[in-house]
Amino acid sequence: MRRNPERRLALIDAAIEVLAREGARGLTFRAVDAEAAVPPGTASNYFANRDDLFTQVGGRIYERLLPDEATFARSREGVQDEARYTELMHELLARIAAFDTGYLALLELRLESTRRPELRAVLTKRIREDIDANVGYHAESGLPGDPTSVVLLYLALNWLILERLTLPDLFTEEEVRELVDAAVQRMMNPRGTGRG
Amino acid sequence: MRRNPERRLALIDAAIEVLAREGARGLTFRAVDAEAAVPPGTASNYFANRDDLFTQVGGRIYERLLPDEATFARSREGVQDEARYTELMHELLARIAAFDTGYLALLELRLESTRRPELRAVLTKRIREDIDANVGYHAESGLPGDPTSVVLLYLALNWLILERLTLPDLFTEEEVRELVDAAVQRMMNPRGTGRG
DNA sequence: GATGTAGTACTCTATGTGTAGTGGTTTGAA
DNA sequence: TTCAAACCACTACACATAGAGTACTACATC
Repeated sequence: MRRNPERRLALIDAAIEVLAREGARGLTFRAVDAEAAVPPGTASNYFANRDDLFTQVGGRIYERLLPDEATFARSREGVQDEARYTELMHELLARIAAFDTGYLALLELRLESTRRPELRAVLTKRIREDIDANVGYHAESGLPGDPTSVVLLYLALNWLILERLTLPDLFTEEEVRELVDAAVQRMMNPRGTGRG
Repeated sequence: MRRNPERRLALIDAAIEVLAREGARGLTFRAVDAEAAVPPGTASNYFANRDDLFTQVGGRIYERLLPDEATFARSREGVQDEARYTELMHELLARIAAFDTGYLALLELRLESTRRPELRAVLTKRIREDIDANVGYHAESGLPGDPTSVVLLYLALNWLILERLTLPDLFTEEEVRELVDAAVQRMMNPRGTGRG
């Protein structure tokens, strides 16, 4: 097992591209070698087996998907109102569109996790943290809406992104924009927050 | 190319199981043969190539996923109010949980459709029809909420189902139930339906 | 020159495709 | 009732491909 960390990271990032392009079953050592433009056999030397490769990719993918510190800090600035929140959600969609292979790879990982308990544990932990963080930031921001609002928004936007990536002709760009606006507005402003 | 329709259907349904279990890249003629318990080579004789197989599965999957006529008729009965609507959504989730391989197969097909234009066209058409039908039924029912409500609910519930199938430990059963309740309530009752 | 990694080369194995060929069954007409 | 054509299930095989794993050489660094 070789230990060069740059090379390992390059292999993992190559694996993300392979995942998005070829699907989970297409994520082989040889495909990673080819994608990373390293000699055949290299990935074999860096990961104990395919399960290990999947798990390491699962640990990495979220780092690439989340905004970097600068972007994140910028999103905390300015007036914290609904219009600003809506704007941030549009930015979120744009950011993901710019790294669509990452999002597709995450979807492949999710499906693969039905077969790999270790991978499932990694993903569950990461996504749980992400949701909790979003709920926390929202609470701090003083915006209207409760934790349920944030989770519902998370659900709706995720599927909207999935639609756009897998079936781009289903909704027009205009419809997507309107759906994002409506999602923020309606999730954040429940008529009555208690049970009806 | 052989034409026995029962056998073809059995092969397609076997393909759905294979898709859910092995993923899109694992959907090979041989795997279908094995799943359908027919001799190797049979699927080769029923489908021109893998692309054809994917397309035919894409045409079939929605028939298996949608409720049958009886269930559908029953859902139209009774009081058409928000409580009833919420109940229907819980039933929807239960129905999908009982045929989770079908839903997983559809997800695999969606991801595969990024590589197969024909399949993408089939899925886009089917899903477009499904959304339009839901919007239509909702309009007829006289329930509060507009087409956007229905689409937002569709988005949120789909991702919730995906979470439950791929990462079952992310939300507890109780949380899922509350999210369904909240989703129906908040989507259907926007504070102000107009902009701003 | 000791250590660790890059890169090469090779074997072994598994898997899948496509198709030719065989035998059985059904159908319909004489 | 018989026979032949058509169709289909099933078997078998030839061919191709791809991937895993590993041993080995070459190189760089300290």
